[in-house]
Amino acid sequence: MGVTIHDVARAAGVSVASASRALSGRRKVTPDIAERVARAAAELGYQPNAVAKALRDQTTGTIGMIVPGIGNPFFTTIVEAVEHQLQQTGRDLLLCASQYRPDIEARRLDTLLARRVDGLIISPCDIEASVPAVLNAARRVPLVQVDRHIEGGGADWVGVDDDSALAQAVDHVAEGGARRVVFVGSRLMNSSARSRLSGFERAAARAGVATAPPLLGEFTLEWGIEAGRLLLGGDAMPDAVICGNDQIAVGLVRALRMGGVRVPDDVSVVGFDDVGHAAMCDPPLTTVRQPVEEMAAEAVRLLGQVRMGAPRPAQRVAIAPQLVVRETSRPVTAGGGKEGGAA
Amino acid sequence: MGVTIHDVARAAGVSVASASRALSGRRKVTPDIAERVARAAAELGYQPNAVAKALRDQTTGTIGMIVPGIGNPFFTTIVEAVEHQLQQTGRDLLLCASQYRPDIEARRLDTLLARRVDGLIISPCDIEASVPAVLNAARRVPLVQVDRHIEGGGADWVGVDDDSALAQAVDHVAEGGARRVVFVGSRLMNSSARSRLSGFERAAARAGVATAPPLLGEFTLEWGIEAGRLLLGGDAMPDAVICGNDQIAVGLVRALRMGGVRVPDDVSVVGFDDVGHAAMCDPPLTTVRQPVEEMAAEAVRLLGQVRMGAPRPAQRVAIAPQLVVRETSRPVTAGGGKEGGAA
DNA sequence: CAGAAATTGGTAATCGATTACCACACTCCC
DNA sequence: GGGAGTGTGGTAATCGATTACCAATTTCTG
Repeated sequence: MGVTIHDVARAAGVSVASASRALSGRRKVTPDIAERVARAAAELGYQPNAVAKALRDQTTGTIGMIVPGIGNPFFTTIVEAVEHQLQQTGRDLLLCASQYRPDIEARRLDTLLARRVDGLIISPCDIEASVPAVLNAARRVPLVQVDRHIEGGGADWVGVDDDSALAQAVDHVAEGGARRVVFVGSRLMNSSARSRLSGFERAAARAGVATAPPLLGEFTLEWGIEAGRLLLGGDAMPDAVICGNDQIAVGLVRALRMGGVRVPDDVSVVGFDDVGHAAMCDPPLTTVRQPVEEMAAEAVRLLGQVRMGAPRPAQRVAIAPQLVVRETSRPVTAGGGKEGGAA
Repeated sequence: MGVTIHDVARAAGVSVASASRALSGRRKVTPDIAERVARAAAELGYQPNAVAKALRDQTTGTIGMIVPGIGNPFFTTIVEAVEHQLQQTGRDLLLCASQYRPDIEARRLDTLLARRVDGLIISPCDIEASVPAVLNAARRVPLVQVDRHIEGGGADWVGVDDDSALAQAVDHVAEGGARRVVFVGSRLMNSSARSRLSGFERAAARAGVATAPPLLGEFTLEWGIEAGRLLLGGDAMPDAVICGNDQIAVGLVRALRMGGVRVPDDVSVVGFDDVGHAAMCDPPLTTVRQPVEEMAAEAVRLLGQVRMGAPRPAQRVAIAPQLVVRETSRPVTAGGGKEGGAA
């Protein structure tokens, strides 16, 4: 292990400068030298040392990414999309999972900074506890938040327009005849949980549908099942349930059905994210699609715009999502046993 | 950006050697110097440059990992487990996805080698096409294959004992009364597809159950659904179906049920992997659990054992899995409408 | 108290690739 | 033929942290 450019230069009978120039093509060399260097490199199996190059160039060609967990299909989709975007410009991804813990997240940020990544893409796990570490990192290197973000808007962010998303979801079930709608989401420790709930409340008020207190747990299938049981045990079943993500929705549908409630005939259910699974679960899920590929492209683009040392207001890019109507919500035209039309 | 150890040394009024020694503690310095250096480093917000350290030490503290795709929950589980293991020794993971394409896989291997990772963990996407790139990489750096592997056994491997796994699955359905069992897996382009099918055939022969030609497609939910339709359209429904992974099994169960076939009353279905989802799908899935955490630990351990330049026979570690009986297979005791007991 | 031994600080080399700068050779034109 | 201009090769500095080696000082011993 360890063929260096010196070895190549010696084998080709030229100086390291010529070898480097021949290989990179950044300055002209005589055809004779070019060929001897190329042959020597091939014969020795020379592979440039990216570590040395990074030290000299003060740029590593790597972007660090931190997400709460790669067990969550939404985050794996985002990670794939970002990786795909970076490949286009020949950069690599150094991926970390914070496991939903701010302390681990802070440690990972530190090691990524020590490794001198050229930029950071992060979905901070906690809207409050993640603030100092994220702000500190943003001072040292271009940083873009995706999906989740910290409070206060101190760093760039790309995500979905939750207000638009929830408005579409609420209007859709209202048009299907729902008069009483409940929101099932996550406890308010991250920005998505908060903005989706407030988006729901605004949309419900505007659409004139009645709401019940929201059910807040976690972004998991288990919580969806649990929430379904709570609904079954309550006194009045709502006409529709809007969920904070698809996993909750899938669990909820399963629990309701097992409790004898028909979906969508008795209750409409709408998810959020449109993870790959959503289209293929038992009744295909009506849900709000996150434009993941666009979000990733926008995040990478923003990363390239940041110039350290040039103060610039934090950018916030909210991309409008699209409702995907499948089979867990009642169609708009049919009254379906209740009076049709919305307020 | 860019406080170096020179800055710290100057601020503390000592030489860079003393600063380095004070910070690393690898040689004693007088308490006075130790304290001045510590204070200077803290005040300047000094963070050692891992790139420079890597160049000097000839070790990066990073392990590269390549899996076919992180959309597959089994691979994300493995990735998480490996990351967890590496954290214990303070190393980081450079993660890549080959997207099931040998050409992309080879490119990723190259860039990881250029970045001078200290080791590689890979699940090669193709049993044949991946051979040259994997073997070449194994010559330059410690390399361990996980789950999938290339043919010929030229590199270390850690995985599950497919023979034992399939024997447990076949014996289980046979004891539930199945006489005719069919295998639904993936086309034979990777090692898992091959060894699971051959494990199935050996187990079926030994248990004395009849088989039909296997149905081979992909390791996806979609193929599971498709295979279920094929089974519904065929002339004789088997008593049991053993699947190559959980996604196939989930799709299959759904298709069979939609076709009016009861699971497990009419047909037992067994999955493979025990991904998180398996326990929570509609009828919780009977499946073979891959000991992911042990596999990851073993892979990391093997990585540490390899000494480059010291030829050593390739290691192969097959860990025995465990059958997890849930509700898609008929219980052993009940005959369930057919004659009980196995051959 | 002289001399050996131990401790600790500093200077400079090292890792590998890139490139500023210099030097040399060659061409062109008056 | 000599001076300007152009093209190309080589030497050595650079990036930042570590450490071999040397030098200086202190401590210990007989």
